[in-house]
Amino acid sequence: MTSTSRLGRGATIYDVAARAGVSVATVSRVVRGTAPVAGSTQARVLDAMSALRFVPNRLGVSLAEGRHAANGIVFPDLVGPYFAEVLIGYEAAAGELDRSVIVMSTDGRPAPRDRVLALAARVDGLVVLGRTVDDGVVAEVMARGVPVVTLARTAVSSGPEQAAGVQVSDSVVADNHGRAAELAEHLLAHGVRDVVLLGDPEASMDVAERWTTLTTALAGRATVRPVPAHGFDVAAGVRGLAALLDGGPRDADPADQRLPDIIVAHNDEVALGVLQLARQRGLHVPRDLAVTGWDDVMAAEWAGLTTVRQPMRLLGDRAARLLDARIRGDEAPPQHEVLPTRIVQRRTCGHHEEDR
Amino acid sequence: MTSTSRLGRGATIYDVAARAGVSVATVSRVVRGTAPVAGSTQARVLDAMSALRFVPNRLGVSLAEGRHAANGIVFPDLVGPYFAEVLIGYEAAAGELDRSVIVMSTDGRPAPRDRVLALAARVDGLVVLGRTVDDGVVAEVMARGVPVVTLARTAVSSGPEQAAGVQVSDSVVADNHGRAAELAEHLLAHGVRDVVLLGDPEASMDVAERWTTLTTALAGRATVRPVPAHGFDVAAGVRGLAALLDGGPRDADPADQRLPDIIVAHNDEVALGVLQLARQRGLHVPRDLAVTGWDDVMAAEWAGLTTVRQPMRLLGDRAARLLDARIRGDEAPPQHEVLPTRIVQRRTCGHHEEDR
DNA sequence: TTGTAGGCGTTATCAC
DNA sequence: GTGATAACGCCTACAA
Repeated sequence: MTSTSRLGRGATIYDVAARAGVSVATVSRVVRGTAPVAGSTQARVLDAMSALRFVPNRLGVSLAEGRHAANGIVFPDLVGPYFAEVLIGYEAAAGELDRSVIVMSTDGRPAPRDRVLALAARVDGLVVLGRTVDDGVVAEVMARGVPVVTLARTAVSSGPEQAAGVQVSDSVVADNHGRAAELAEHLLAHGVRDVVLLGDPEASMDVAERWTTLTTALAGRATVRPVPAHGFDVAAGVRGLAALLDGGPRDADPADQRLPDIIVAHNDEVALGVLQLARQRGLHVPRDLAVTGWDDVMAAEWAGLTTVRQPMRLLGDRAARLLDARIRGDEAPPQHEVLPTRIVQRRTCGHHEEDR
Repeated sequence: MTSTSRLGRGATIYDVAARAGVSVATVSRVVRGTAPVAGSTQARVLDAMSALRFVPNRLGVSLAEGRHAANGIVFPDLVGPYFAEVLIGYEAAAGELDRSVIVMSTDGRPAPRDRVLALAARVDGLVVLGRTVDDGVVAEVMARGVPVVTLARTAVSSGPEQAAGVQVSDSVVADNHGRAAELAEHLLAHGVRDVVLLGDPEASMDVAERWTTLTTALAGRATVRPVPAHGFDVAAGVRGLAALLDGGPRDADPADQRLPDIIVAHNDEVALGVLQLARQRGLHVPRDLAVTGWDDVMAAEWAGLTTVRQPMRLLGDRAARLLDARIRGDEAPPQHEVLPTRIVQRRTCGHHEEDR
């Protein structure tokens, strides 16, 4: 074990200055191109820089500049294509805007609050996805002067409405209402009369929005039963259908156990789990049971799953750009973007005339 | 537009000290618990801290501590489940070790070299995946004293073998050789005699290793034709099979156009592309054409694709821990870990006796 | 065109 | 127990 207190072993601006026989100010000037430098001096400095393999230490630069040149993004978890795609869009835009991206997941970690606050202390701005931490934490981050963009989550205020200096976060969400309403009509057209909503609206604003709209849209035209699913993976879907087929708690209302016409799952993975178990149990989809998901992950195509596609990369991209504007001092009123979504019709929602 | 030069609007340790009527040294002591402080003083300081919502600025802390408390990870691109899973494992381990994670993709960006070097200037260590940048850049990072772990990539030396003070990176890779050899035997057992390797060994050490082993293992027992595929997505697979079916360049050897017994694709997405086009062209898999992939992504199960599973999260986890050890001064000889993989047999590689 | 020096926020070593 | 104060690496008025 050695322990050096120096950051790395890299050369500092002083080393370069000494070697080139100039002052650190001059070195800084040629590095940043911030003021004219005589040709010959510049050459000497450049020589010294490459000889010493000098690269400015970001800590020094940031401290002096008063900015981290880094953004954070906090995920509830990182599992599944959804988050990966959002991250791709975010990282690409941030890179273009010359900012590093620090990712963090709160999934199953102790003290998410402290972690998020610590992250906020090392970035110029933060994107918060879904239900990662509660509003209080987000408000605290904002109160510290760190701009926040919420993604797939309702905007957050840094304090009570009426107080002065209250900030409201920007937000970027996918259109849940529009697609849920459209999906409701589509299902009704399929003759569906008994609908199970399998998901966890508590865990996700997206899901809550979809369930609300679906329930409203189907009201009076179909029975709607919300069935809780815990988790967003395939296993959660398997458990969900199993509970429905094998009965829930001992004293469950028998009506709750009958097989619905359709299971609307809160995402594709859960829907795939339903399909998996349905197949094992010999249920034919969509004849015996129709199924839909949400997200349009790659496996959905292979499973013939009807679902809703969200512009995942664009969500990340927009969040990065809104954040960048705030960091640069934009004081426009809070932006709330709703990105378009669309239904991808496949086989699991029922028979279509034009089926190939 | 406003422009504040201060980092955020947060209170500094001086503000807290002033308010509590103590010195910054004392505040630092209570924040870090690094030396005894009288109960009453401590209380005053804590009061001041919470009144001011004080959180130490990471930049100041890092500069003084001489460490960034952050690790970097550089991906060639972020597309697909493989990288997402690796990132999950990496972030989880890094979080546990109390380090932030800065992600970067070099995909299609200008000046990847500069970006990687800039990243290296803001982290304590770096994980480099696959073919993100060439060895020279990696060597340069190491020469700056920033430890590197290569992932899915051969270890890199910071300089010529014989030179003094040369560092060699640690590396973590999945077992390609073992599984490629096993796959070869499995395919031969299926009676395969004409094999196409569809992929881009230039673009990935993993692919190169697999192709080498497969070629060797099949030598004399089957014909092996490497066919170039550019890209790692479904579209690349479609293009690959199309080229094979419709003929390559005008003057191609007719032998190169005949349909092989099997297409071994360099990853699942490419294999899925092959399956997609095969289905469209009315080819039955595996009767007319067998197919295998690599990675075992979620869609592979639904497509019935035979493939090889890698412990993706573990790859990330191990890389994070090896890196942490180096950062903490571990001077053991370079570690080169090979993580186990396994074949997942499904329907596309041919008929199995025990098919359900 | 170039150099000097103070500041960015925190830690830790000395004295007291 | 506490308080000055010198780092840490860099930037940028202000002078020269």
